[in-house]
Amino acid sequence: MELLFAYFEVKSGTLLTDMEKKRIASRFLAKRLRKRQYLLQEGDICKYFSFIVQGAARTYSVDEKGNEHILHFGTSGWWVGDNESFTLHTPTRYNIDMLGDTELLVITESDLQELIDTISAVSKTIAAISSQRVISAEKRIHAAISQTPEERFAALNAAYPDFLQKFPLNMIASYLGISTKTLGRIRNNSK
Amino acid sequence: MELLFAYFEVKSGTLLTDMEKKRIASRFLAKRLRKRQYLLQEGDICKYFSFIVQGAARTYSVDEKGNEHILHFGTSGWWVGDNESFTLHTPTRYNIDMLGDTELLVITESDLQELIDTISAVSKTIAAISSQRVISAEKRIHAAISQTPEERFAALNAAYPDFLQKFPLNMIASYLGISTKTLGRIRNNSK
DNA sequence: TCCCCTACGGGACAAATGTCCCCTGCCCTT
DNA sequence: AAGGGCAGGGGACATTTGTCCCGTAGGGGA
Repeated sequence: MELLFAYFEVKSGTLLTDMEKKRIASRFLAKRLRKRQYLLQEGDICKYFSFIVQGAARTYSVDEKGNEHILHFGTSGWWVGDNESFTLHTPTRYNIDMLGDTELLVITESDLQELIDTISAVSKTIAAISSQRVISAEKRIHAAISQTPEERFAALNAAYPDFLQKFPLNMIASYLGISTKTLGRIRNNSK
Repeated sequence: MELLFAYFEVKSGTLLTDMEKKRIASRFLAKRLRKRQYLLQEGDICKYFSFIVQGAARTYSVDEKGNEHILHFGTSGWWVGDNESFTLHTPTRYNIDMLGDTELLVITESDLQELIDTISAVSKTIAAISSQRVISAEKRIHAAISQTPEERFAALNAAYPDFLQKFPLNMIASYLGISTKTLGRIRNNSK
């Protein structure tokens, strides 16, 4: 829980009072999931957004051929959940599962909304995250339409060098939207 | 200006008072640009976000080889601008130019922030847009990493059937991240 | 301890996509 | 009215990417 407090304080640029911390703590629920357990499955409504305290998760879809496509990775200090399902209450197309034993802090939409409405550090944080999300999503769209797989891989390494250590190559390939074969060729060329 | 008022009212689900309309009107600046004129050029800081009253625009980058990559189209009732440059005050990588004679309503970040802080319809609208933006950006990322060009084209047609009439095929191809050749082949197959 | 599953890489081939020509017709400008 | 530029499409070919085999090594679970 301390990590979450620190997160709100850093992102908002303000300090939380003890009272606010108590209120935040009362709205989040600690959850532990083991490797390969699911936080969300295709068809579910995403009722919770989750802050990763420790561990790692992936958000992915499965197509008709059974291929998995990873939309997001999440590690300590990141949020996971399907925005669309969470805000519109529609069934999700995605699955979220854990890549290792993971500790989460989960919250419902109404509880989150209440914290946003009453704690300025929370509302500032959410606004900041939301803006960041748009910016990074647009960067990724731009990368997808304008860069070669090789350039996208290089950019990923530059932005998140730890991903290569943390996640297996087949997942990296899936995240980049390429086959493991192409990723393998890229890695051969660059060494 | 009426279109903008209606836009805020619909998106926020609330009505604007005459006073609020006046305040909004005083912060936006009407701007007319003719076909091929630029609203933003690579290297500029994006000082204004613009609401398109009438006309059409595109946001695109130019790579080392001189190829253009269209990140966004905008038509009547849409916003154009580079989020990253606008919020972080960094030089933009994008160009925005008009695809026909266009009427815009432009606003600076500080003026927009003031309207957000003082008019609840505006703040609700911006929050709603922001959420929508994230959702649609994630859909587009998902499409890019999980679908074939053919599927992406079909999805684009389903979502924005008017794009095909409104924009030339080379721009559609650029938006989809494929060559005009591939787009041509797709269109031949589907008829 | 053993076994199985998974990650990872290689080779051969197929399929998809891009590039570079060409040509045509149309619109806009002069 | 004429000319220039651009959208669009076709053919031939190169390149990239994916698919389907295969094998190996290592780690986790029974």
